[in-house]
Amino acid sequence: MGGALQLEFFSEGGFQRQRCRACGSHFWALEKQPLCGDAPCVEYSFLGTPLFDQPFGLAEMREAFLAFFEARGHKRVERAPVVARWRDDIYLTIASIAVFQPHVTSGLARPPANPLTISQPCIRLNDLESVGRSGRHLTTFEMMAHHAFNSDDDEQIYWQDRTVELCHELYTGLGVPAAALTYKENPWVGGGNGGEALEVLAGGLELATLVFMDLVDDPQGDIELEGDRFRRMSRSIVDTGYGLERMVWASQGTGTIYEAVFPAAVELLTREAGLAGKLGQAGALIAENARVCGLLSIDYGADLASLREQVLGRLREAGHELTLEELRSTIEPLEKAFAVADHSRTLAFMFGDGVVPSNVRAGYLARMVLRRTLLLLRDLRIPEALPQVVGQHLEELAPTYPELAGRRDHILELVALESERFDATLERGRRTVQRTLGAGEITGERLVELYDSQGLPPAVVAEFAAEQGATVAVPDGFMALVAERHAAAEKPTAKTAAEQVPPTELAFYDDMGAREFDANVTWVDGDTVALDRTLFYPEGGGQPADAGALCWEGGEAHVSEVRKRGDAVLHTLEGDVPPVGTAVKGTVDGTRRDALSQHHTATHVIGAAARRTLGPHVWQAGARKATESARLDITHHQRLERAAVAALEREANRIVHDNHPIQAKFMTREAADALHGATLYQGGAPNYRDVRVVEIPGIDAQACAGTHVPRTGALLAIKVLRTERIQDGVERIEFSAGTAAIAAAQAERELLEQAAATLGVPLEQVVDAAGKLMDERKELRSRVAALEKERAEGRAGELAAERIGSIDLYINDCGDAPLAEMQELARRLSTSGDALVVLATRGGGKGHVMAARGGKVAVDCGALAGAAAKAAGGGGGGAPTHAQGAVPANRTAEALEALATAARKALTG
RNA sequence: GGGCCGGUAGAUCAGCCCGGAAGAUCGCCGCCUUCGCAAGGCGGAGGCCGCGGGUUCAAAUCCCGCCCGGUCCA
Repeated sequence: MGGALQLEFFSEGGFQRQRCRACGSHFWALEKQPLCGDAPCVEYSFLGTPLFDQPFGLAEMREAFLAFFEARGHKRVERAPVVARWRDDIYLTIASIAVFQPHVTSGLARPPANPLTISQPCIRLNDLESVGRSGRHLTTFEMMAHHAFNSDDDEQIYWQDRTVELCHELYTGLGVPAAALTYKENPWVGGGNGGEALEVLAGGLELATLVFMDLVDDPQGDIELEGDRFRRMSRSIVDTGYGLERMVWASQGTGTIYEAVFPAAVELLTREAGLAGKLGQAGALIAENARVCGLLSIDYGADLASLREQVLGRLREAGHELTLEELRSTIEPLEKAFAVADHSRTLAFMFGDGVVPSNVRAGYLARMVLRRTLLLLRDLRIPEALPQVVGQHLEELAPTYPELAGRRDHILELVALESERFDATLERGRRTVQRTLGAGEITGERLVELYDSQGLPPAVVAEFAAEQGATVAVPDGFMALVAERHAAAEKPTAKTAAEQVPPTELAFYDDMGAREFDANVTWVDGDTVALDRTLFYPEGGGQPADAGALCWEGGEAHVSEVRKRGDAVLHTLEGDVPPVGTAVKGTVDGTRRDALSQHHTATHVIGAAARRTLGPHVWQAGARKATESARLDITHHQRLERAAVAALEREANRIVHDNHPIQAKFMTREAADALHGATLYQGGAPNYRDVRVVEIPGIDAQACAGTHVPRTGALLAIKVLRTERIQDGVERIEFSAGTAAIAAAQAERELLEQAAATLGVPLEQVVDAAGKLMDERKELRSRVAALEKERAEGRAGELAAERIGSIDLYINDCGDAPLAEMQELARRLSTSGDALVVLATRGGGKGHVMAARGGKVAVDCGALAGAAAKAAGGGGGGAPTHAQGAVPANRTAEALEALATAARKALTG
């Protein structure tokens, strides 16, 4: 970073710019001091001696913050969900500014208010390993913020001076001595943006970060920051982040953040796990551990042993005499309880905000957190405690976030369902481990495989192995071995530079009923033309393009493909191609368009019906429309049973029957958001200044670019064709609307009638008849088998053997007896140890030969049968004790003859 | 989205690598033993080997596609 951050606030307030002796960073403080005030240069001083003049709880602190900024001209803004559905680059909301990215920060949309203040629940899973151990890490935290969005050519709200002034006033107002605050210069880079930034430090803890985002990534830029080049934007954004939980912690000075932030959950867990006494006694250890962790930036997965040693050393200096084992046995259960307290709050937020557990995307993250939590609870020997802890969090969150408490049943249902699934996985794993041990030992490689393909962590495998009295060695760098299996090349995505084409007026939005229009050709390339205006809907939003015709003086063409490029619509033609400037008349294929519009509207109706019948956790996970049917993928945690489908179908058809109007209008993003909220963006957020909102009032509202029918009644009917589970937590619903729905119903009727006709029964009896048929088939099969056995038995009794030496040679042509019968015969005759049997039959249009022998006969039947079959124009082979071959039917006798001859020869020779 | 594992009797699984006559254990039914039960002994029923193609004289087994379940990674 170039020069110092020069602020009037600092110079006039008596702050001095200083350089930290330990880390070399520049910082501002009222008093001369050698160190910057950040870890690891200084260590926590607030444990036991709080920074603020009174202890705060979460709700109080949040309210104090928001009220402070409200009183200073900021508008309080509602939080966004913890799942960042409006972003395609992240799954979870990781910062307050993420709520306004990319549309507000890029300037495409205006912020809901300016300046604004918010307390945004955020989830970060990158430091999962540290949670519970470091004393300060959380997976869910609230980032409180005041944001101001300045624009060179628009509004100037406030910038650096006012930001720092507000921050300083906030903290000193809360009782932090002004001299205890330091502001450390630490330029910030991330997500394609950057800017100067200040870390706000007190007591060794980073309480807030003030980012002045006014730079954007540009390889040609004139500003260098952290090794990358940037240029100044026309917008400058005040992006602040105040850690609510950290402030609460600092105000209480407890040994860890967990005890300050969710004391009830910690209390519940330590009590249930029988650790309550331990927490009391271990206070000094816990605080010391947190202090050391504050100084260290370590990988809690890999460097745990060295961390423990350091804590032990510090404790001994402080006069605590204890062994490493004593430290571990005291501290580890508490760390696990803290982690559970944290993770269960994350689950409450995720499930409450509509995440459905899955093997993909955000759903996978939820499942991963839940499974870690269950494993921790197993270690604490309270495996059933999760619903209770989650319930406890929901109760505490209820006053601030009633929407979470309102979904309590749904959240606890997901917790129960996922716990059951994990139990089943563990049970499967236990058996697999048993089996694997039965076959040998469990190698490192096998351990990786068990984790990768069955989800069994090494510690669990070791536990199961111990139950069997076996030990398992977990190889070093286990996760690295897993990662190795997944190492694969990334597919590069090629971007082609778009050619400039004059924009096209999208006339289909003005009148969705219109099918004919006049236009002028503005651009031609080969068989592709652009028009100044068009009624042809280009492919997009899961809706296929229109088809139709263009005609003009002296030519006509069929429009086979329509797509959008930039602001232009390109029509691909079959037939003549008009030159630029030609006045053309376009006709859209009305039947096709009607069917597509029907299916698009029906998709909205099905989605609304699904949310109504299944719950608000239902989100669109994908959609595709066609002329005969459409499909909608929704997030849902269970397979859709027939009853659920029937209810959904009924609800959808009720919406059709009620003949609601469908309104489509363009509005600004902020207006649309204010009116309809986050559910608007079922198909992901569009990157446009204005969004087109398609609304069925009282039923559904979505940002959607597609074509629709004017009223739901125009759908005639909606019929669900099938449902399919395309991923864990994602159900695909296929359905037809309009005449296609009627055709689909008729096609199903046709199938049923054909089945009835084939079975020779009336429709109502099809099920019974088919069941009876299967039963009968089963019975007949066993009767045939019994009969064949019986006949083989009879034949075996009749057959005379030819005695050669000590061996009985049986030769028999079984005529056209079935293969199974011949097999049975061979089996019977060869049970006596000294028999050799050669047989033939012509069952099923083919000749078969067979050779079998008892245990005392030294003849290779496989070779015998193979040679004989081959000699008669077929082939065959088998085991030394029994073998068979096939030959043309008319050469069966010949084959048997050859087989008999060979058998005699083998016995005498 | 990508990878890996699995689908065989009511349940749990073996057999698949290397093609050649579908198995074990538990459960179920009957009989023996017992005052009765448990246990034990003897016998029995129970299988579209996930589905569809292919290769082969022959496929649970090899190849391809699909369906279903599990799981890891992004």
